[in-house]
Amino acid sequence: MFNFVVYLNSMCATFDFTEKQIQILLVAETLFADKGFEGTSIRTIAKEAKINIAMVSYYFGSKERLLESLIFYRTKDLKIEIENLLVEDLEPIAKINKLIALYINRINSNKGIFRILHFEMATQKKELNIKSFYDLRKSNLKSLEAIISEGQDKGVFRKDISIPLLTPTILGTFFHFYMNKEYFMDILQLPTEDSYNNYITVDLTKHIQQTIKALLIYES
Amino acid sequence: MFNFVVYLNSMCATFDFTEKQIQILLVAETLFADKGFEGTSIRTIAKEAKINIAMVSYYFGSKERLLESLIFYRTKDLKIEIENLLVEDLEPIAKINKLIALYINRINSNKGIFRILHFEMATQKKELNIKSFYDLRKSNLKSLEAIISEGQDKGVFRKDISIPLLTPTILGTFFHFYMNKEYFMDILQLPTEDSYNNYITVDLTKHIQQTIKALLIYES
DNA sequence: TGTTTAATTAAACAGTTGTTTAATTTTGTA
DNA sequence: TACAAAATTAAACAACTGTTTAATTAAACA
Repeated sequence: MFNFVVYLNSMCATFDFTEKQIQILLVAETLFADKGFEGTSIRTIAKEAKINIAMVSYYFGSKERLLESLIFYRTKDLKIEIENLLVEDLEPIAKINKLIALYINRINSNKGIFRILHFEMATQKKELNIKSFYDLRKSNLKSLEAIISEGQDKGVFRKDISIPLLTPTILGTFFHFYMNKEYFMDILQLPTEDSYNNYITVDLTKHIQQTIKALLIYES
Repeated sequence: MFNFVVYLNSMCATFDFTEKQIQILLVAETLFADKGFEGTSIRTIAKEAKINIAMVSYYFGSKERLLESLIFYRTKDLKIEIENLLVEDLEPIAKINKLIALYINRINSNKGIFRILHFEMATQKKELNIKSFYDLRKSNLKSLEAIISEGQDKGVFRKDISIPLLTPTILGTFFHFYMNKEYFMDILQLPTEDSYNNYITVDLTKHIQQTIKALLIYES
């Protein structure tokens, strides 16, 4: 049994998960997103996934490593998606807009894992092996830098832009909106789930695009 | 004992907390901020505050109500601070800038509670009696609306601004930066705690002010 | 087919959790 | 000083936590 766990851990960077493992990951994802990592027990996961409680330890080694696996599983193909955008033949501002839309759409259709990341990153869990996620962020930052440089070379964007601060503005705005769902549904009078989601993909996306555009080309 | 708990709950909106209660609240604040609500046990709080574990239930009734009390204790005087800003004799853009600086400074010097709010609001805890906080936000939004309207009347600001989306941009940017401390200390090469805090009060504040300004006056 | 490996199970483990209890000490008041 | 109220304590409560165990069933392979 112990050997199997080691195998899983060393190989998960290259190999995929089995159907059974994915089933557990998906259940864990929604529960972690709803109740938080600490707030979700292995027994609840097991009951929801209709498996024995021992199976979680058996497949992933521990609860912490289950979370690691989940993060890896959900973020492994985001890097490629961003990099594909770079080579497209678009104006810099159009590229930025597409990047923003891609981010929001991506996060919005994977609400669970990003909520978890947002949460559990903040609580000190230094043992967490989320290097893959850390690398992903650096890579995404590099992609963003490339687009901005292109725009600066073409004379469209300002020269004095703090690129690392663009991500907090893009993602932060989205997350704050998303984390305070109830409040904004009330304030903006969005009675249904659908109207709320629609507001995100249309109005909020537009707002963020407009914000970044203003920041990139407006001369003070 | 039970009567005392009832008294506390019904009066906490008007009366202050005792020294002993505040001592417990302060300990709980740092622990909740560090390890999260679920991740912090009453025993840990008691040990840190050098009191008996029974005292938490004795003073606050339950762990949940301890959190409620903490949120109330920390947010009760923020409303006044914002409203004072409104009556100051400043240009609209200067008022906005001051509001942003006030927000960031306020949150930054009360890191704990805002981190907790950010966290625990998102996890479904509908039982939580945080109406006072909810009202605070609505009141703050009204203050922001007043400043924007003034600027619009003076012809300085655009007319087509989604005011409710300004808060996500201001607070979201800050929080995203603040919640990913380690990452940004690495990326921006801020080796010490001091340099990181200095970056927040100077550069990040300026970035957010610049963002909002661009959004308010830039014509696309 | 028999044998080895993997998957699954119920039960137990050793802690921890929030809360309550009854007894005791401290404090305030008459 | 005597008495009542409040504060504090250690201990117990029952429920829950993540993880491990040994036994059993299912699958893979020769």
